[in-house]
Amino acid sequence: MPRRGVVELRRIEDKVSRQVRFSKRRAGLFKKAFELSLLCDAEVSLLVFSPAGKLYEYASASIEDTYDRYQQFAGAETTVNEDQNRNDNQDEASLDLQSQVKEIATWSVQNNAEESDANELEQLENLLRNALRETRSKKMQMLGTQNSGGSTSSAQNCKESRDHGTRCPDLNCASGE
Amino acid sequence: MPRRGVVELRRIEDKVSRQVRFSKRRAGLFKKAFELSLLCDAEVSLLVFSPAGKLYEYASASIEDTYDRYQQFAGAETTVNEDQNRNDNQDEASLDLQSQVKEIATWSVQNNAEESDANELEQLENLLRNALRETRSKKMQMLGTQNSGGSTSSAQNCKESRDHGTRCPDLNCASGE
DNA sequence: AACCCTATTTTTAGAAA
DNA sequence: GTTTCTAAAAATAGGGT
Repeated sequence: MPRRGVVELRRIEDKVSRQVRFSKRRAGLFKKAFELSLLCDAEVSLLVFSPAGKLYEYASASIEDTYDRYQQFAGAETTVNEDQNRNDNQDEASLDLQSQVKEIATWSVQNNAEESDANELEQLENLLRNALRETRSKKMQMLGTQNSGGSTSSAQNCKESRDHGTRCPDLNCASGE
Repeated sequence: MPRRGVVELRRIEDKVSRQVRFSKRRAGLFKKAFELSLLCDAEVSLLVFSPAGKLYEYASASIEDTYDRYQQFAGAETTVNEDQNRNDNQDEASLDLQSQVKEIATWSVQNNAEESDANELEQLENLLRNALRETRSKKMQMLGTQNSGGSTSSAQNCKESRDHGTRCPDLNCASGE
C-alpha cells in the first residue's frame, strides 16, 4: 500500500526508508529514460549521484556525446558575458583543432590563469571547451564513429562507476509477454 | 486505455503517436527525475533531445557541475588506453591551472593536432578536460560558488534551450491535497 | 541491503478537443 | 505540438521473507 495520503513532496526524513525508496525510484527512473529513448527515438543522458556519492548513469548514445551536443545548444547559458561567449563560440567553431590549441597557447602567454578574473577565465573556458569538443569529434572519427558508451541502447545500459555503487537494477524493461 | 496488449519495446512507428507519446513520457520522466532528487536527496542531471533535435534539460544542481562530477568518477571510461588515462588524470590533477594550460601549449609545439592519431588525441583530450574542469572550478570560486543552473531544484527547473523547444510541461508535482 | 507481495497511487495510450 | 478524458497498465510504499 503506497503512502497513506499522497506523496509528500519533500525530503524523506527516515534514513532507511529514503535509501530503499532511492533504489526503487532510481530503477524506475532509469527504466523510463531507457523507454523514452527507445520508444520515441530520443537521445537521453541521465546522471544520478546518490546521497552517499555513488554514481549511476544511463545514456542512449554516450554521456560525453550528449553533453557535447548540449554544450552547442546551451553553451550560452554561462553566467558572465553571454553574448561574448556566443561570439567566441562562433569564431572558434570555424578554426581547425591545431589552430584552436594554438590559441590556448597564445592565451597562456598573454595571461596568467592563476591571476585571471572571472571574465578571463570564461574566455579560457570557451577556448578549452571548443578545443575539447573538436578533439573528441576528431578522435571519434578516427575510431570509426563508435563510442565507448552504449550506443545500442540496451536496457542494461545503466552502469555505476568503479566500486562506488551497488548494482544498477535490471530495469526489467521486457514487455510482459 | 493504454495499449491493447502491453508496451511493445521498440520504436513507435506511427509518427503522430510517437510525437504525442514523447511529450507525455518526457513530462513523466522529468517529473520522476525531480522527485528522485527531492525525495531522496540525490543529484540528478537529465538531458533529452527529441527526434526533431529539441533540447530538454533538468538538473537538481546544474548540468555542468554534475557533468564535472561525473568526469571525476568516470574519466577512465574512454576507449583507448584506459590505464594511461587514469594516470594522466592523476598527474594533471595536482598541477595548478596555469601549469596545465602551459602543458597544452607544450603539447601543441611538439604535436600537430591535425596529424595526430587517436592515442595522441586522447592525450590532448585529457589535458583539455582537466584544464577545463580546473577553469570552471576556479571561475565558480570567483563568482561565489553559485551557478547559472537551477540550484533550487524547483519542479519547473526543466527548461528548453532558446527557441528550439516548446514549453516544458508543468510537471505538476504538487501532491494531490 | 535485495527480493517478493499487493493494495493503492500514478502513469499513460488513445481519442478528441 | 499540447491538453483533457478515461480505463487499463505500471510503479511503488510498506511489510514480510
